[in-house]
Amino acid sequence: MPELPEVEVTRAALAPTLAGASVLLLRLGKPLRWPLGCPPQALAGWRLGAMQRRAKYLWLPMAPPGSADAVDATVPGAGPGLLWHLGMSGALQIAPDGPTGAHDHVELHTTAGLLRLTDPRRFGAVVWTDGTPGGAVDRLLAGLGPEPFDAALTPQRFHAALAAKRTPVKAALLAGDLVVGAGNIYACEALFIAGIHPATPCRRLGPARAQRLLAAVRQVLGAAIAAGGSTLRDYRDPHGSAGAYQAQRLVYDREGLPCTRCGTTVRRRVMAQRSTYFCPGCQHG
DNA sequence: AGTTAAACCTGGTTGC
DNA sequence: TGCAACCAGGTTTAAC
Repeated sequence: MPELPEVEVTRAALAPTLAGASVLLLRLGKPLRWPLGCPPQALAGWRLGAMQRRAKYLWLPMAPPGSADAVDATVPGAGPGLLWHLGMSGALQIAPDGPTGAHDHVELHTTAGLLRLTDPRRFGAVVWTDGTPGGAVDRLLAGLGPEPFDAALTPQRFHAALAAKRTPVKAALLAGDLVVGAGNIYACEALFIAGIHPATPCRRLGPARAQRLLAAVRQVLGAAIAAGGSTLRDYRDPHGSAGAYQAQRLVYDREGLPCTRCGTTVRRRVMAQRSTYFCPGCQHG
């Protein structure tokens, strides 16, 4: 479900609320994708810093009870904290006090309110680390590609990364090796905007098309963040609102409809195990 | 080494 | 109406 834009919208809404608060109680429901990694009661009294994002992960830096100093905004995984992932159907909300729902599998009671992770499919996770290198959090963060809005990711570097791969470009985008953040919706959209056929082998993309693809990824992710993300089904921002970007989709879920650019019928093909929507008329291999 | 399938889980929609 | 089959925003792990 949530791709980078939805995760970023969630982060932006939660960070100001949670920063400076303290943990009162952590309650777990049904098991999620990965175990928490510590006894939930061990987190009582820990203080929270400003939530950050890396790829589709959220990082909540924490500090032990005691000191009154502000919690350092550590690089994700570098100090103590909780790493969150929304999986396919997860949403985080600061909930008003109310009954725990059937799909509320993590409830972090804090001095700033109750943070709930609602995740029907339970592909999401919350993982604790004390900051010791080599743990579960480190392993999850290791090997992630560059952030899409990192200035260090130049068109030249992006092209060089493409040139080293022979997989279909759609699969490479989903894998996050070239750039993180684009999931199935935004990978389809970015390839459409760039006019590139999703089955094109990465190495076939020259400097000009590489530059166009990187710009398209940035454009679609940026526009989706500005629109509050996409809500196909489950996604809600921390205020409970749905995203609006799905109304701006150009190809995703438009199988059989005319291409918004050239009128050719949009097709759907399963690639990298995911439904891939593209226009055979104006996306070239 | 690099690419592809299977697995995790629930619920909504589609088709017979 | 009932039920089976298929589909869904992600990522790890095991298998060719």
